[in-house]
Amino acid sequence: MSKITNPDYPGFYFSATVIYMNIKKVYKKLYGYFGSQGWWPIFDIKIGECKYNCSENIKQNNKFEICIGAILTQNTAWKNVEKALANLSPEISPEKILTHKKLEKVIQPAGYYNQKAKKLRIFSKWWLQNKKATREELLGLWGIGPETADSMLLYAFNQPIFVIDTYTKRLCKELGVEFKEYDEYRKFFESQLPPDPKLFNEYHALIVAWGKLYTKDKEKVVKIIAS
DNA sequence: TACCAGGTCCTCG
DNA sequence: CGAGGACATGGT
Repeated sequence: MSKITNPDYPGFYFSATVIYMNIKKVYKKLYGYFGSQGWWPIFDIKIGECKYNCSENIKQNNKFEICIGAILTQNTAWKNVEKALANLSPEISPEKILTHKKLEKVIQPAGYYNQKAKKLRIFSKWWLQNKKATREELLGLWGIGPETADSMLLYAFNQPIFVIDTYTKRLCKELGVEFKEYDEYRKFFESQLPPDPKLFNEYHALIVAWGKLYTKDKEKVVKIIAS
């Protein structure tokens, strides 16, 4: 595929398709098809599963849980994360994680439970030190890579950081845009959108919705983003 | 039965 | 660096 430049976006290379279809239009198409996704889901003890469309207040009060969820969902279906969160509830706190006698056992449904238990302990210890949540700080912790760090920054700390995952790269590929580095993808989106956490929140969630459909019906997902 | 899921780390050349 | 493998459960 031939790559061409767009003077509006110096440093980026686009296929001919993307020139006529910027990333805001893609957002509108995804939103039009899937609608609001209501992220981040917060575990609700009353119903025993995660609830979407939570108020900003509830999300504010559950920042730690959001971060824990971001770790638990690494290469793992959210349904399995919910089981782990249910086992951790009703109290999901750094103190509980650090003193839990059977952490590996209760998070087992989320997979990679040995590694993830270690990640949760390291993150909890860091949390209790009351450090400022910056990208550099988070990336410095063992077990937190770029996507997990960015998920925390966006969904827990409300910062305008665009989250890149495998689905996002797949979407880009469909649009004819490919980069090598994670940060190149991130800047590609951030450079074309206003730095609005709510927009980034919805966009990433919509890309996940699109990505989930991709494996089931590739023909359909291509049509959704086509002009 | 294989393959995939809201990745990350480690090792080896 | 960069490719390749390990980590692990549950759904389709």
